[in-house]
Amino acid sequence: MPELPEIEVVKRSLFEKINKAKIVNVKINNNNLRYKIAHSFPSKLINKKILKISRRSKYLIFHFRNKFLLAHLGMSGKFLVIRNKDKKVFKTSFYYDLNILEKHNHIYFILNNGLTLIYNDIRRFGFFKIFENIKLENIPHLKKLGPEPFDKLFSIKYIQKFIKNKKKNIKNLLMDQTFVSGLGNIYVNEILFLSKINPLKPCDNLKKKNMKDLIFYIRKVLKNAIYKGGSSIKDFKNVSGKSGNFQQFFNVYGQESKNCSRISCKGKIKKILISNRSSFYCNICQN
DNA sequence: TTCTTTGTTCCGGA
DNA sequence: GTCCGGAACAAAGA
Repeated sequence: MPELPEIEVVKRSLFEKINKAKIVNVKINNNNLRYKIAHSFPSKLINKKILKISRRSKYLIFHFRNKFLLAHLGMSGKFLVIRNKDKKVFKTSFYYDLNILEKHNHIYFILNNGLTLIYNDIRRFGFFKIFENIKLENIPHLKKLGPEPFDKLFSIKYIQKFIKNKKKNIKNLLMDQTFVSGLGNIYVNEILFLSKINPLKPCDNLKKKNMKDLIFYIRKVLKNAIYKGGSSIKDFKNVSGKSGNFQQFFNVYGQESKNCSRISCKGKIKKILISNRSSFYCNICQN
């Protein structure tokens, strides 16, 4: 769920609350995330000041002197910021309403500004990794990523070159983080709808017009989602615990058997599986 | 009980 | 060696 816009919203939210704060303690409740959290994890962060928080694709990067903390939210990771003194906050209806359970709080970062950053993750597909004495661009996870969608490098020429000798369908191409980074299943469905491209279309069949549309709508959809405060499905929250509301604006995702939202189109939204992921498209305007 | 779900990585087959 | 797609990872709601 957390795709590029959600991570961007989280980044901005975290920046406001905890940038320049110093970590005074790290408490690990459950080290069994996607990658096991090493015993040395807290000691590497305690007494370190957060100099900057940035995003690359779906990754968040906390910058410290001589080191980076790389964070990925997986499918269901969330950051929450609470006041240090609010110990019983998870027993309040406020948090029940948000569907956040204290038992899924895996890491607490206690800060020197009176706030605590909590990492909560139901499915534990998220991960944290510390990289020391390395350039940001040499972090392996980031190195293999394709261009950011908003980057000038993501161009028609780039697409033409990338898809040479490729056979995969356009849906899987857009999901491929080495092609363009930051898209996930939800936005890819929306982007293909707006571009009027069938998700199963082989990518070596793309016309120049298709590529132009894709670049345009990728940027438009992502920008719009960031503007709306992070879309996403039911369990996305920004760090204030406020739910994004972009989900109301989906044209195809989760809209199976509804009428196509294009006024001039008499099509219906179909659902199929592509590489075991749900894919939604209009049977007429995405023929 | 079974199926589905947002992402990434690993592995086998072509 | 490259490309591609399925499986696995975990938990919860329908």
